[in-house]
Amino acid sequence: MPAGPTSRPTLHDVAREARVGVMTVSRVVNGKQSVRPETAARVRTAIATLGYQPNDAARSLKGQRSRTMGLVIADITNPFYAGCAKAIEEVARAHGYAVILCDSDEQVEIERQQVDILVRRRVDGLLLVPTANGHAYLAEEQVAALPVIALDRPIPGIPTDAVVVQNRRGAREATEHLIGHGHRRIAYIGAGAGLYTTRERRAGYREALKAAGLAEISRLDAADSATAARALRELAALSEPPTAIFAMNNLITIGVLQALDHLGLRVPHDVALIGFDDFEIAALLHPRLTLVRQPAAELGRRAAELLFERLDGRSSKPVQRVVLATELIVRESCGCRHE
Amino acid sequence: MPAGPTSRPTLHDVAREARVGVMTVSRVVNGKQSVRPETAARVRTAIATLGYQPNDAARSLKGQRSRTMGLVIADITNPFYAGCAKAIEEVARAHGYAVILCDSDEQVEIERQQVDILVRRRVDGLLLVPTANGHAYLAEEQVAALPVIALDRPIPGIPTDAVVVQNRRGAREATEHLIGHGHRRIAYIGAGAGLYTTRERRAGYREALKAAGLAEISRLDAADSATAARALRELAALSEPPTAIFAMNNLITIGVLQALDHLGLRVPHDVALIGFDDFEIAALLHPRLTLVRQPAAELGRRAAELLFERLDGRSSKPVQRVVLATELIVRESCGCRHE
DNA sequence: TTGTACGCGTTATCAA
DNA sequence: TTGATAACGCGTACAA
Repeated sequence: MPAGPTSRPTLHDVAREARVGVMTVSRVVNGKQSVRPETAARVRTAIATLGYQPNDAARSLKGQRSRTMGLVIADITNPFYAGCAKAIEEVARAHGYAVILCDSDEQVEIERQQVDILVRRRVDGLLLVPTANGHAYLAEEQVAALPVIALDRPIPGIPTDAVVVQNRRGAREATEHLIGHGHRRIAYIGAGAGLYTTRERRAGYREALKAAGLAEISRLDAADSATAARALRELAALSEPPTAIFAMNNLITIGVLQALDHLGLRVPHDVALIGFDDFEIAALLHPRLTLVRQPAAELGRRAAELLFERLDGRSSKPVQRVVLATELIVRESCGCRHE
Repeated sequence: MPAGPTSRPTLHDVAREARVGVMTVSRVVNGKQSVRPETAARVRTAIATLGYQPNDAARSLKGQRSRTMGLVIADITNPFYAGCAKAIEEVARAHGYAVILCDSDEQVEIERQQVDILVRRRVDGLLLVPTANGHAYLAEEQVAALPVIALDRPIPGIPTDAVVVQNRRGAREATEHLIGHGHRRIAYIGAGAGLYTTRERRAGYREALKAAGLAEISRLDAADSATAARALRELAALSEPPTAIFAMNNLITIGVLQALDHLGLRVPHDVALIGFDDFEIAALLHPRLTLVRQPAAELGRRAAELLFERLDGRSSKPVQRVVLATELIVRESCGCRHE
């Protein structure tokens, strides 16, 4: 009776069973070099008999790659990041790689701890959704030797490959769409300048306003649905309340909807609304929500592929930034009649 | 200039730098055995100077644990599973463990491939949301004494620890609630008997009907929102259409809502609805959705803790099944007036 | 085509 | 308290 995972058959066991040398077994397992078919068959039988599985820890130790990548993500329960993660895992598996999942919960101390763990595991590369600040540790020499791809947001102060979406353009188009509906008082509800995505989206909103000669109405103190709801209530209480809202992400969109519901304000009749980041049920709400869609799977896929490019030796290229297009999904909450 | 992740400083490098033996460094790193404070300080300086990080692959090879667990999940983009994953990662990290994420996409061939990969990595244990069938291969791993905890569903034909929710009871309570509203024709929309959760939920639905002397109206051909929508349209076309719907999961709930919307049927006025599995925006829909909530984070947490119990040596215990309570979140779609 | 010997970075064992 | 040495399982380099 085996005592534990450690008591698995090794190359030697298989070799003894098949009455060959260990290298013959190794060659059969890896299929790189030629082995006499007859011998190979005997080896394969022995492998099946013993239930042999190669030990990747030993392979990795031998100086090979660990065939593992680290994924440090801000919040896996955010459907957007979950979509990224799924695509990443698929690409990784297709390359024979495993993905170690780390959820930083948007906290840089956790993120740092997780990167440490990943370095100790000798992951071949890192996919990182960086928190707002404190990434100096990434510049340290030992960590710096590790290929890092930033996901969704560039890493503040650290030049690495990055895959992001057109936050600014997406926000500008959404705002322009509201302007096209004749709105003159369009409010932005979101967080402050901490995050790249936040800054970019607000910048896009402002660009559109400026081009139309309109004044900015921003609430930058909304981080989740509850604070977004409060921000909306305060905006609604103004003497000249906004007639349209641009919500910075899906949490804020939800909070805004809740608050509008409580206030008895109807969308788009009383207030028009466009949010950033699509979610599955948005097409089911009344009214159907007009949203800026981000290509989550594509983002994950491209990031993983970029990492493999680096790993495959094309590492001398300068740092790349891949920018993926967003798409304005026009439904009803903007004031359009749809379908 | 380091050439890559392989050129990291080792224990020997630190030992040379600190002018001590490798074992002294090892002892300082692990802090288990006593080292003279003076020596320890010198070692720590050397570690900092060189930026040394232990190599977990080597540790794992030496027969220690790999401090890694595998998570094979059916679909990370399902918010329910994402909630599980987040909790699992937290518990794992608290124990110094890393989590390798595998998304089987509900396909047993992929699942099997992933388990293979995890075995090769010598993970210390496995958390698995098993697909419907074909788990004979796992019996082999059991022989090899790899601890496996089933998540959300037991593994067909393989006795392992499992953490599940009260599917049957949750479904029964939901159905009873609809009966309490006076409904006599209550339809079940879901998939067939492939999955444990499916079977249990339908069983609960049937228990409630039987106790009330009502006839079953089941559609077992709905696997996603599109097929659920079709099933609902067909039910609505009956001469005596159901007056209430129990939807087996959140995808089906969404499909049902879409179909009702298209048909111009209002909830709960024309048809009452209760779904299994809560989702964030359910409280925002019109009407607010009454749902059976599953404790996703708790499920993940308990599963991870169960695994650590096994790893900590309390492995002689018989197989456990942890059953967590569901909760009927009463809002409006059932016919109740809420708030 | 096949086998032998060594080293990867770490820890356990034993000796000093 | 410390250090030298032998594994752990595999792949590379060489020899047969």
